Amino acid sequence: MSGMPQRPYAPVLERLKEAGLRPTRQRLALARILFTNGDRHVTAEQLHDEALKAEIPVSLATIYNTLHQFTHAGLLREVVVEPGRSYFDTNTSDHHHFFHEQVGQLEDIPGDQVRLAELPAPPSGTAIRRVDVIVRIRPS
Amino acid sequence: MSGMPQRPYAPVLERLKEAGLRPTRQRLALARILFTNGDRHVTAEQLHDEALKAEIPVSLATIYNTLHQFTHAGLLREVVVEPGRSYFDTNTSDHHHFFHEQVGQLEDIPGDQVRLAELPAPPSGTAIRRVDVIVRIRPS
DNA sequence: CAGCAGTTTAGAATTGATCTAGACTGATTC
DNA sequence: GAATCAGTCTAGATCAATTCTAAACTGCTG
Repeated sequence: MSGMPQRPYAPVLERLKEAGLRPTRQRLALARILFTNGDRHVTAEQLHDEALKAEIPVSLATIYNTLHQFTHAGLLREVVVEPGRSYFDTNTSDHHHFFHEQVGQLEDIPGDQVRLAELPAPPSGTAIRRVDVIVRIRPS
Repeated sequence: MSGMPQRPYAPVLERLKEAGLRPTRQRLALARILFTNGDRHVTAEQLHDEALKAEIPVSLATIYNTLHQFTHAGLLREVVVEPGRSYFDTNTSDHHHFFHEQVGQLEDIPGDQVRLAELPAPPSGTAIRRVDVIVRIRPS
C-alpha cells in the first residue's frame, strides 16, 4: 500500500536521546504513537491495544515501564482521576483537566482558562510540587 | 478503668437515621470512629485496622460497603489522589486538599484559601459536577 | 563480532476492591 | 417475647490494574 516507508521516527528519536533513553524498537514505536498524534490521554491498556493493532507486538509490562520512564523523563504527565486507573497525558505544559466521569475521558483545559486567585501557603516544612485542578463533568 | 460506659453513640445514631441507614452494630461503631474525632481522611485499610484495634470485629467487605453507603448519603466524600487507593474525607463542606505524596497523607485546605478566579465553560452538553483542587506537596 | 549493560518478556505475584451465597439481626407484628 | 423478613454482614472467591521476576534478547562500543 503506502508507497513511502513510514519514517517520522527521526524527530521522536531525538526526543528519546535527549531524555537519555536508549532508542529501542519498542520505545520508538510507542513514542511515535504517543507524540505524533497531537495531545492525548491514554491508559496503559489503551496504549497496549493500540500498539498491537499497529503490528507492534509489545508486552504490557513494557508498556508500563515505558510510560513511567517517559513520565520521569518529563515527556509525559500522569493524571489521577479515578481510583484504580492511571492516565498519561502527552501535554506536559501547565494546564488542567475536564474529566467526563461517565465515559472515563480526560480533556485538557487550556492553561489560561483556569486561574487560581489565591494559593494557600504549604504546611511548614513542605513545598508545593504541583497543583492539579480536575473539573468533573457529567452529561447535562 | 473508664468508669463511664462509652456512649457518645447518640449523636451518631441520629446521623445514621437521618441518612436513612439502619443503625447496625457495625455502622454505629464505624460512624463513631469516623465522626467523633474531628476531620479525618481514611483509606479502607486504615479504617479496618482501626476498627479491629478498637475491638470491633468487622469484615473488610463491610468497611467498603459502609464507606460507599456513607458517601452516597453525603456523610463522606471520596478523594482520588493516588492510583489504586481511595481516601474518604469526613469533611463534606466545600474545600480542597494538600496531598503529601511521600507519606500518602491528605490535609484539608480551608475552603476560602483557594479561590478559582476563572472557571472554563464545560464542553457543550455537559455540566460541572464538582471541582477538585489537589495541591501536591513534598518535604522542602 | 564479542561482550555487556540495559531492555524486553511471559507469566507469576501482589494489591486494592468487588462479588457471592449463606448466616445473621434489627425492626415489626402478634 | 417468639416468629418473621428485609436488610446486613461475612468469609472466601474473584477481578482488574499493576508490579515483579528471572531468563532471553539487543543496542551499543570496542
